[in-house]
Amino acid sequence: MTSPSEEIKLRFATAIEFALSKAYPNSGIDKQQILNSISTPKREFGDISSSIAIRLSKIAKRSPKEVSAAIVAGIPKSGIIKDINEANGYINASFNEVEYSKMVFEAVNSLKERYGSSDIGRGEKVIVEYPSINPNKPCVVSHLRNALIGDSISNILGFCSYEVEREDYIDNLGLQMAETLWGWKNLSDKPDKKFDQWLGEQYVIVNKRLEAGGEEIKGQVHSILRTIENTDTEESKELREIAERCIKAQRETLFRYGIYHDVLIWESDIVRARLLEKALEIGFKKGVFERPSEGKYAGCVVVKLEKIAKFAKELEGSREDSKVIIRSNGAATYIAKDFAFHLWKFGLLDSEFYYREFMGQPNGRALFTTAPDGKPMGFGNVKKAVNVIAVQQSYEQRIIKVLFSLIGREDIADSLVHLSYGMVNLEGITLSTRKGTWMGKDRDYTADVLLEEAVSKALDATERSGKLSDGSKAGSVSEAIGIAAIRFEFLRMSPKKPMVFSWDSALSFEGNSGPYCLYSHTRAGKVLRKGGYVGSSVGSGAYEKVSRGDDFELVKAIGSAGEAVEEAAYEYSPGVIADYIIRLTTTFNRFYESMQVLNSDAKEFRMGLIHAYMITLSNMLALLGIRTVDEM
RNA sequence: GGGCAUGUGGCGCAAUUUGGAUAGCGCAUCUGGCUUCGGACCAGAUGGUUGCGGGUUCAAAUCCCGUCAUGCCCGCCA
Repeated sequence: MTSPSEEIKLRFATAIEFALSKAYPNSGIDKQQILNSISTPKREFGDISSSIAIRLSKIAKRSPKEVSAAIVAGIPKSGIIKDINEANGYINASFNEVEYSKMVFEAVNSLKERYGSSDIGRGEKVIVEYPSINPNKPCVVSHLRNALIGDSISNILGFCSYEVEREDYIDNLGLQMAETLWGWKNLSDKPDKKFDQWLGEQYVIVNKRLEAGGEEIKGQVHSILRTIENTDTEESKELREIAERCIKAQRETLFRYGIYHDVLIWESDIVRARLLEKALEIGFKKGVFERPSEGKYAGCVVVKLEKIAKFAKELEGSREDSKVIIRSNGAATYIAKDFAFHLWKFGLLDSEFYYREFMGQPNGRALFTTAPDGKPMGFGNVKKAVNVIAVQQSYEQRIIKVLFSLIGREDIADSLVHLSYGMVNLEGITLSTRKGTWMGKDRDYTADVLLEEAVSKALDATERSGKLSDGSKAGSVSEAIGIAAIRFEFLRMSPKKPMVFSWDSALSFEGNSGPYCLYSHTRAGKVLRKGGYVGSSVGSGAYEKVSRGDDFELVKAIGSAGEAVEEAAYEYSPGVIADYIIRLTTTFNRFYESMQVLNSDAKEFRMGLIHAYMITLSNMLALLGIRTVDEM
């Protein structure tokens, strides 16, 4: 069903279309153009507005004022839209506040925790990949940005009727892991803290050794690299154990933030499942890949960039003329593996992974993992894939898309979304897990430390306010507030924006912040409790008590939740939800200040309004992964 | 050499996809507001040639051309 704001927008557009077709039969303006012309005007102009007459004025060779007046005159007076008038060429109208309030309340009360949801996904299966942290380090703030975006966009797509599969890609091969294994074998330190933290510190030590001219070490690392590429060696088994231990430590952190997955896919299992051979077969059959017998790329498998350039102008002007898929020594490049993996995601390979349960999750759902000794399950085979990957990898992600176009699957290329997010840096320096800049002077830039800081600040604030009826709840309440602060801060801005991490803004509890939203929710709840609010139905007479003040502004804000959700899904941007939440919350706070509820003859209506507000707010916060609290 | 992203009051962001009325919000600064449902709040004020220069248009932060700055990418690394 359509949301209240979309419903009324549609009715407004239909009314205009009707009047327009009579006054200007040959205008050539269609319904979509009318819908695009509709916006929410400043309060004094009404509740809804269209600028279509201004656009039409040129075609009609009349002034905008004349055109809009003619359209207004032709709109039949009826129902939920009233007071239609002309101003400066705009067509402005007001809602019948009683009727619209009824429409909004009924939508909220019938849908409850589904209020604001949408059916645009039509049950299609989508796989979302995030955050793919290498299994040799802790989750630092840049990984956290990835993880939160991925988690939130999964929530949003799920709320839009997509069937979402949350997948995490584990890169347990490659140079980084070889270096980690070298450290494990050669450094004398033993794990004495959270394992991912410890392993990350070891990795930094190894890199310092290498940088200090460790030619001998470099040789040893490369020989390790060769042995782990073969997935059946002792080394690769040992490394997998280390990696699993690290992943489990990382999960502790992610779970605390409320970030969950359905399946882990290990790079070593991609190799084992021989996806690559089948991907190459497809590539050669479609004439996409070539194997030059001479020249610079002799012995490699390549794709000519001139082919790619046909689909992606931005890849022109490269310094090379080919992209290597398989190296001359037979080893696959990252692009090869990723292409093969994506063929699997879209169900184009008949190869199957084997899975087993990896661990339980606090949300009650098991986390599965690919594993050599597992059994087949139904992961993958999706209609759409969203990859939350840093902007630095745009070039490679673009090539993967183009490879799909080259094998004649433009449809898949269109369904493969690189949700790129900007770098997270520290003031003045880049955040590097290799160089160890994530280890700060007085505190590390890890997700663990950040959460500790946020929770302890929340605990201070909670104790100062002294509002908790039961002091033993301080811990869980502070946890929720801390998570809200961090999640809101990381999600409120567009993913593309580069972000400079600062403790001050990450721990902001005022203004545009998570705690501000939670605070608003607790105040609302308190009013209902004091007022003895029980049911969710509002007597039809009570709607007559709605005024033209901040109460109706709140009704309108609640009514447009669904629009925000669809826009967020369409743009892959949780920030749209954060923006909406701020608008909703601010509107409520104004209502709360300006209108009494319990000592008012409009008590029934206003309590119903607050109830609808709380449902809407908590639904929207849930999309950002923020849960509400009763007191704080 | 080529490509991509970003550029909006002192600071952090929104609005750019689909051009519309006075460019919104927060922080900071200044002024008010709790004997009344929770002050992590609200009201008001100060602060903007939307990087710069052209163009299109009745109308440009938004579209087009040029240009500057910052960051990232263009590897038989991942």
